[in-house]
Amino acid sequence: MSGLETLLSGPVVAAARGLLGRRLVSDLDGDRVAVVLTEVEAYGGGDDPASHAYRGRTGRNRSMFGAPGTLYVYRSYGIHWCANVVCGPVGRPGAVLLRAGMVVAGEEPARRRRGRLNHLCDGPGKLAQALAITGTLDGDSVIDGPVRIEGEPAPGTTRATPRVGVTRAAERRWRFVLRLAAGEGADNPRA
DNA sequence: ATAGCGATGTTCT
DNA sequence: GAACATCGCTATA
Repeated sequence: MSGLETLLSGPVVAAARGLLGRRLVSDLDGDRVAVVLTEVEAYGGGDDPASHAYRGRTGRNRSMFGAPGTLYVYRSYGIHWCANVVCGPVGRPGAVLLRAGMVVAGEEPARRRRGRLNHLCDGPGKLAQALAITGTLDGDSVIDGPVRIEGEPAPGTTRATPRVGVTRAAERRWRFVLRLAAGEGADNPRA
């Protein structure tokens, strides 16, 4: 088992921190777009009132109950797609929402998909759109699927804050933002 | 820079 | 019928 798989099999909060700074690579529709993850949020299972899995399995959240490394893609506010990586021991639901990143490859196709030149990945819906992640990828693996996590984390400092747009369990500081040690990060004002 | 608002699928009350 | 792990447009400063 690889280091990444070990990380994703661990507790979801630790997995979230460990995913920061890693490359998320999308090979879809003949284009490659890659980002370094700069903002993530952890969501648990029956112990986390803010989680989609809090009340058990539904049609939407079923992939949250799958193996670590599974993509959980859901529609947000009926409009946008949001991408998560399932984390935690098998059989225990949990996932890390990929909220923002810095584009490090494929800026051209990312801009085309977003229909603008900046703000390509500074939000979960924007990140999914830039990487062409939609509901058809729900249930795929980030270990060997068309959307993958690759390499080791880029160095930086992490800070923890409350999760965004969450009212229940609002005291949990399960959002993690990375300030890269080097590089611009011009497209990620939140970092 | 910040505030208000409309769009709308899935889940919950 | 209402809430929600959001975004981009418009208006105002």
